Amino acid sequence: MTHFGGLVRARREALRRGDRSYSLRQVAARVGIEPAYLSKIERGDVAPPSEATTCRLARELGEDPDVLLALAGKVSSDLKEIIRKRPRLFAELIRQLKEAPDDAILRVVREVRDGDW
Amino acid sequence: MTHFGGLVRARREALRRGDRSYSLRQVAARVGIEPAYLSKIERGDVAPPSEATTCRLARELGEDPDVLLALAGKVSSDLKEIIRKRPRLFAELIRQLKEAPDDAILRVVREVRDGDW
DNA sequence: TGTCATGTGTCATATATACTATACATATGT
DNA sequence: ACATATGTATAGTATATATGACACATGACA
Repeated sequence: MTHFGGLVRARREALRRGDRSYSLRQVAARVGIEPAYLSKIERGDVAPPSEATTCRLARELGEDPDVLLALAGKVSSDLKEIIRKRPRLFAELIRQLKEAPDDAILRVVREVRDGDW
Repeated sequence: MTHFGGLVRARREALRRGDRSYSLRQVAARVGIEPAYLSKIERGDVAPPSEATTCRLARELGEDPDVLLALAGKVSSDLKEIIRKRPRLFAELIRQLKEAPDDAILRVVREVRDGDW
């Protein structure tokens, strides 16, 4: 399992090959954090940043925020909000799907998307 | 919307009508926290307790932990864990179901339960 | 009427979270 | 060779989170 910082560094260096502006310092500046902090994040020297910072970072790097948040050990607060509003229902559904294979879940997603209620 | 402490107090006092051992002090002792702390929790004088404490409290009061956690503004960490393992899939599913009526979600739950994969 | 239990007010604190600021050594481009 | 940019080491800090300890007033009960 790749750690958070590893992915960030890999993505940043990949982008940098085509664009000089993806140096640690410049990315840090655009994301709104100190370079020293980003450096530590990329090397796993500190815990992954807050949800807000993680999302700005994902955006900057063209990564999926949910994936980056997951690597940070977090779940997007908008998802949490949805669950919190109907805890029993969502808790049961999610636990039900714990062992389900990807394609089974995808089937459900599509079904729900196309379903008319 | 009832607040966390309100529900806890209501539940505790309800139980207490049939069982003297549901005093604030005794419940606190069984749950493993200080009475003063439980008092403040019930009156909303402090933020709801940690996930672990909330779950022990739910257990003691015969409440659904997911519901109590939701009132505490949290989502059970085992649910988060499930989502974190397949963030894209679950994120899409949950957002898809945001506006779905309860019975539509229930239908999905049943379908998944009975589904064979 | 004294003892014990009840709920609560006040103060204190440990730990985690989420960073900033400064300074420095090395590398790069001109 | 020199100015500038790069990544990093070290130290510090603000805020939130999650409680504990102790004292006190009131009420029940025997």
